[in-house]
Amino acid sequence: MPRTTMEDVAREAGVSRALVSLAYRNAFGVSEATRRHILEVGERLGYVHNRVAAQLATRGSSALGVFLQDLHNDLFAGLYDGIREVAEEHGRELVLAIGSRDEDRDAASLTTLQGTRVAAIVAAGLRLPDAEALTHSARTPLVAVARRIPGVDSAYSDNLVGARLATEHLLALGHRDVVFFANPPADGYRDRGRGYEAAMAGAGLRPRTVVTSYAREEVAAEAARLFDAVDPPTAVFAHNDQAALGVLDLLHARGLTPGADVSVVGYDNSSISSAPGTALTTIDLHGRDLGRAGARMAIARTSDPDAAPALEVSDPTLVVRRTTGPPPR
Amino acid sequence: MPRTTMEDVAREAGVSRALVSLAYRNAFGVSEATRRHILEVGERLGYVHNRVAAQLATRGSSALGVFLQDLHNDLFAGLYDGIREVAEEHGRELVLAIGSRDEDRDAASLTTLQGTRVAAIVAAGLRLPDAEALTHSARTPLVAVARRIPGVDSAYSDNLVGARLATEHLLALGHRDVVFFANPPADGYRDRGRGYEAAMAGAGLRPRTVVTSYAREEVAAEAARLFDAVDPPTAVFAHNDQAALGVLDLLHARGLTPGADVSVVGYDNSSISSAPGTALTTIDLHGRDLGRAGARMAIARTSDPDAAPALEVSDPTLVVRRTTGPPPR
DNA sequence: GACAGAATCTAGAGCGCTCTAGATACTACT
DNA sequence: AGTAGTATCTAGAGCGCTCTAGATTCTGTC
Repeated sequence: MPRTTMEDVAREAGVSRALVSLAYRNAFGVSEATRRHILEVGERLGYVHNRVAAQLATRGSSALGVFLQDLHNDLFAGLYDGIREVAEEHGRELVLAIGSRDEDRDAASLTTLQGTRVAAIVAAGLRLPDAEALTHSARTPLVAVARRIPGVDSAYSDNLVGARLATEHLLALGHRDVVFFANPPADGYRDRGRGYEAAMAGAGLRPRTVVTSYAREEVAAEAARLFDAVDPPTAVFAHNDQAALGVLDLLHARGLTPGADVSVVGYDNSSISSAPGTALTTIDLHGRDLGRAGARMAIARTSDPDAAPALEVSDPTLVVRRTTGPPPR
Repeated sequence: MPRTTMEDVAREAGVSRALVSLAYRNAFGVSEATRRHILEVGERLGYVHNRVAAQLATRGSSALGVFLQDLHNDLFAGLYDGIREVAEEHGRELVLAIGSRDEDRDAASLTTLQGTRVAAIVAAGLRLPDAEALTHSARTPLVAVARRIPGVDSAYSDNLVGARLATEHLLALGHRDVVFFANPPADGYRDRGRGYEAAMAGAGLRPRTVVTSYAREEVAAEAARLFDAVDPPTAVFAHNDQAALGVLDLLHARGLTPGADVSVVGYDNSSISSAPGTALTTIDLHGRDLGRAGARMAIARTSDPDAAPALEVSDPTLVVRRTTGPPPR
């Protein structure tokens, strides 16, 4: 079917195409009466303003691209909230790309966003190697959120501080044997392990690390191995909430009470950690604020492409719920 | 900065613009050697294929628009998984729009998607009135997912069946006084209440409905009022998991044990309902399958715009966890 | 070596808009 | 009435691509 174009509206309304264009962008220089008339004719003809053509004519848009790694993790929902708020305050549209299971496709997602000629990209949870991210940022300004990429604008929460906070909370409760459940090794997410090790070393204790997968079931299996061994720990610090849930699953299965028999701390303060009956002690990295910072940096970057890479670091906070308590005697 | 265009690549590679175009779309009719050469020159010049211009030239894309109501509700993450799977199988790209708090903006989101000239829109959790949705579907094919809109392609789960399943589960356990926590009245989401009422009537029992808000805290407050009254029920069926969590929050605060003192059933089987310690009995509407069905219908619609509106109804299933049990004596 | 047919490549129009530069209509003055 | 100044409107070029139709080169065959 032949789509209604601006030309059609112009002809029907008895004005020039340029004027219709102005009317639809409610720009100055169109009398109120004419604007109303034009919009009404447009409505009648079922005209929808074609942003593809508009973008081509303006050589790229002012929109921001947003990359979110995983919709199942509601940390990203929080980050998105922040990004959207700032975008709205500045009248910027958003174009989204979602990461897939396959991390290698993150690069393709970025290229797609660049292909839509967004002004800048805010990427939350990008799994690309630093160097590759840097290459991409040369084409379209890139802001890394919730991760630090050297040479690229980054808004992140200090994982060193968070991990320390979590570990020291457990130590203060009297735990001596705290095991860290680490994520699979990947760029940019090592600081949680380092913070844990620093805190343990500071207390003169020997760190113990278990490397786990991302899947909750597999984490539970790891935990089973750990708690069936001769020297089960009294506390576990997990690199994120999802992993902590895996540990809790195992404790439940074993009939152990979190916070009494074994203490568990997660990381992210995702909504699931506040579930009644779960009440996971965790680290909140204030996703919404992080998102806001990232969007602000992206917008700043569009007006000053050559400024030095900016950095915004924030401190996470400890959220104490019911999965932590003194060790049993 | 002047962007690198296809023209630039063509000149540098010593070929025509048209050939570069063919190479970038890896179409037939380009020799392997030339294609490689062109792509390599493009890479060197930092060229990114401009899909905006490409789309204009092809008069609209084959991409599917996707509307998701709320990123914080991981039901939508499941729907999206299904949509994406099918889109990938058919080589379709996706353009996303996310609903905002303000439901009135759903219409604007649809218009934006239409403006990008997607081939069709898959809308999950649209809050628009039926009539308005119908108007939109006249401009760009629309598929409603997880909701039924008369006259519009719809892929949905039968809420009547689900609500019946939930209620009958409670009745089978021996409950006589089951209260329904309804969502705020809105188009298209009434069947859960109807299913509940039907099941109660079938057992010769009087239905009791409490209308609640969407916020978990407010639901908890409603629940407080209910359980502080003279005749607290022995079971609650909530219109969705979020509301069920509100009820569980209140039970926790009152020191009541879900599944023993009071039974609770939710709806959606969102990930939070499986949290250890929460273990909410709920209704699973198989979001991924629903998403798949929606995407399939959208693609079918693009090849046959004038077929009668299609309908795909699936039956939800009951997931029994630990918040339901026989009533206390 | 000539020729048909396939493989590979190119010129140029056109997608639907925005933008620049300028035309025209309308005021309010002198 | 004449004119400057403002408000409103228009013509036409151009954004960077794809597509159609046709040109050119490369095969293999007799």
